[in-house]
Amino acid sequence: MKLPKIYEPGEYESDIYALWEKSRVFLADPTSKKEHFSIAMPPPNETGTLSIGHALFLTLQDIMARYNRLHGKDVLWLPGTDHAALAVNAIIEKKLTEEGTTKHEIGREAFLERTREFVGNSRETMLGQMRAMGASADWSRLRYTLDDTLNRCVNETFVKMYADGLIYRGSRIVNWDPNLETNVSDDEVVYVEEKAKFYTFKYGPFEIGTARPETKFGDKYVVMHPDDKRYTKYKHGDTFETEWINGPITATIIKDESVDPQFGTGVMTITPWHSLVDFEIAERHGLDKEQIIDFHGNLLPIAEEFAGMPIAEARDKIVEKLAGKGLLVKTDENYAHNIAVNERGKGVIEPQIRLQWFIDVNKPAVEWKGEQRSLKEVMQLVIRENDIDIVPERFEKVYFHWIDNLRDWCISRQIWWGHRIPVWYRKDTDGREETYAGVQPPTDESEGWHEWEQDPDTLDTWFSSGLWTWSTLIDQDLAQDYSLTLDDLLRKSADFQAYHPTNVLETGWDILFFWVARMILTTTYITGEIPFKTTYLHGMIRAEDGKKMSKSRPESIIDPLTIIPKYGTDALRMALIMGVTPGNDQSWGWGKIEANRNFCNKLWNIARYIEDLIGDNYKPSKPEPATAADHWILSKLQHSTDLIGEHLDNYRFSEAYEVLYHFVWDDFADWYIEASKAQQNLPLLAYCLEAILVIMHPFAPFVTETIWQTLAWEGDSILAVREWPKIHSANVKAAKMFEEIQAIVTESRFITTALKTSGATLYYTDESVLRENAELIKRLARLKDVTEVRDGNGLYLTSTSARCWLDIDTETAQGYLKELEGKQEAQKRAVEQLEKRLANKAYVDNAPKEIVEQTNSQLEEARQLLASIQAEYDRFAKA
RNA sequence: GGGCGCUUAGCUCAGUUGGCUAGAGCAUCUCGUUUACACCGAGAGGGUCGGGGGUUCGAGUCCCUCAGCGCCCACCA
Repeated sequence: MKLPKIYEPGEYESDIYALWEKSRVFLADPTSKKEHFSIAMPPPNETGTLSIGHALFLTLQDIMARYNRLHGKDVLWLPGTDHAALAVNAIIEKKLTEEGTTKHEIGREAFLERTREFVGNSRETMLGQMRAMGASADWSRLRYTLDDTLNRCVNETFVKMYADGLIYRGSRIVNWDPNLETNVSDDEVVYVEEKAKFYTFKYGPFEIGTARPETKFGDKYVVMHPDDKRYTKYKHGDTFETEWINGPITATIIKDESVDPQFGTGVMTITPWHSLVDFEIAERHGLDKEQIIDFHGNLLPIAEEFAGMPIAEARDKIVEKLAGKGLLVKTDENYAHNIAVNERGKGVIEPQIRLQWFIDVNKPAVEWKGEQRSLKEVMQLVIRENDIDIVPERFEKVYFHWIDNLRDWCISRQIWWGHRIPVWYRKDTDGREETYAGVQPPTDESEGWHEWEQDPDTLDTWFSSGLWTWSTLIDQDLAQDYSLTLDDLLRKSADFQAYHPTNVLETGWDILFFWVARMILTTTYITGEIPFKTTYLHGMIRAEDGKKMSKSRPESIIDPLTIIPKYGTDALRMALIMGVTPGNDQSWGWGKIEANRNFCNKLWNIARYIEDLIGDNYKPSKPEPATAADHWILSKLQHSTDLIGEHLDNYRFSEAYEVLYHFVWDDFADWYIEASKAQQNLPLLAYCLEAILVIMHPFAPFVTETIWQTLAWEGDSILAVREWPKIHSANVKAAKMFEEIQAIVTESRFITTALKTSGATLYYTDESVLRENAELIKRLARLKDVTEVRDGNGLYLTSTSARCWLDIDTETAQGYLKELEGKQEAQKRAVEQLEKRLANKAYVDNAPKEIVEQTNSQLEEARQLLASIQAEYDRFAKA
């Protein structure tokens, strides 16, 4: 079959993917005797379409999956999608608003129905896109964070933690988002700097500052540092009467060390219901807490005339009122402070006290390596003791810093989309309440009790994502059998036994806390195992100008789906890993994608050339290296193959790619194929091509498989499951000889280009390198002839020890004098440098022997070279 | 306030434990229709590795310090 001149990826990619799926080569087999290798794919949020960031993680994980598959391992790359509770919920609510309705109007069931429809559509789109990226995932094992098995795992985990006292319910201050009407975890809060007015009010004998006068109605505690000299006359617990917003109040003095005497007047009033810091002060001293703002962001009846008003409206009016009473001291118009917003939907966070579910991270109720530990301790231990490696290592510090400051994790959310908390309540006729936490709903009905009602809240989406590595490996049929315990399920699930712990978790550093840490937390607790041995963190992809891609600048967003049809998936994949290191962000560059489209086309034409020579129905045979070039390319191929493997084993994707690129393009195409036009070895050309297709396959699966299928040397075999090549060793001396040839060719090209001459003849005397390779050198260097003479004249080649001359007349050669002079200068410097180094006794004494020896031989070579350059220069200078 | 990262060619970035004359892609310049490929080939130019100091026989690489940029965490009423 003939290959066309230009590789058009769009014509092959979907057929090739279909072929892989049909051939079932991505399916894992837990009963296989082969070594297992597993990766749990980070499930993308079902919010629409894949982004360039998804393309990056799919590429990195696919490289690992394919590379290990080519090494004969049984690979499981388990794909999935995430219900993304808060993100999806926000999208649906926005749509409802646009339609002029609300979730309350349509009700919980209708809301969930809508949401299911939306995520169903998103999922289908996204799965298609993941295939388009070439992801070699096992689609038969596709999982979803909201499917039945996962729901059971969520409930099992919750109930076990509840029984162990690790989950508790309590009234705590939480980050309340009045827009989405839910609380969010500390990690989901982002801070936005804003200019605001900062007011100073008279408060009894004190002056207090605030940017939020609307919270001040209930303020009846005035707090200062116990050591603040200005206020020694006031004692803790003293009270005083003062005029305040809605009339006279009694205030109490509280001394607390959390107050910064340097800030403002060093005195503040507190609003424990709406501030974490104030809440903690109130807790320490047993003070009253009162709610001022309701859950929709409006003032409560305590505000009297302001009751029912939204914050923004009330603020100015309250200030006006206080000013009218003469209590406003001053207003700073340019006060810069950070306001907390929900990163999903950007609602302004209003701290509120609410009854919520929490995970206790400090209770030593977890058995780990035979000791009782807290969740926090286990999370620290697995990294400290290297059970899990983080790549790059520096993120270990970031991780520890986060863990050290970890507070109890609030896991309940007031949104409807998600895993519902598996807790039920009922009351008896006297109003007593009973609580039941269970994997399944309670069934008993007792006399005198009302019916059980399930907690209306859902769980933080990361609670279920945290179970990802092991819950996805549980047998789905077994999971329906509630007579089995969770331990039974794990023990009886073949996938769990074969693939857990997983080998690598590959994800972005931005979800190190959200996800990586949470997986460690729940997995160690439930399974007693780590979730993965290594976690590789990639960086973010920024726009071409180095700034974040942002919806507010649509032109900054690079959409993989517009790139693939134009440049091909392989080009996109290689562009995404080229020159990129773990944990570092990269800027998008069109140059990279073009370079890699060209690279794919280069490979295509290499294959085309070889196929033209070989014809159809070629059967690979054992290659016999004959020429210097043959030995050289074999040794290069061997070296490159080893190096690529070594880099990939160590997660150095970019370096592996670079070795591949230069081997294929520079060594194989530019040198070996060109050389083969003079001295042809068809079996070896074919052998190299086959090896190249395999080692390039993890990076560029489509073009390599397309070529392999077109060549069809091995019938209908699939490249994706071939064996990583073990290259025959080559004769080192012969390979070295080719390097000598390269030196002669390169210098000849340099001289003829510099002198703008063509058709020169190369003379040599009694040199086997030249005699045996005359035709080759003639061709590569574009010479008229290469002939043996008794004594040559013309331009003597200086970069080789072989004695040869370019037949260039003296007049033309004069033009080369300047070049020679420069060469001579440079070479002199090189010699001097080496001499200096060897004259240094300390160097000779202290440096390793090999290094010194190496320097010696370098010096010898450099001197020889200098001598011949000098001789040549002198000869010309005289002429 | 605490921490992390970056600063290497015009641009975007590599450079594993310190050791050949510091590399790549893109861009630039010159030449080129030769049995694949102009999405190509041959050749060239371009860097005091952010500044300063130190350790070492030897520093882009290790240590200190300063400067600029980016990010994370905490958050002050």
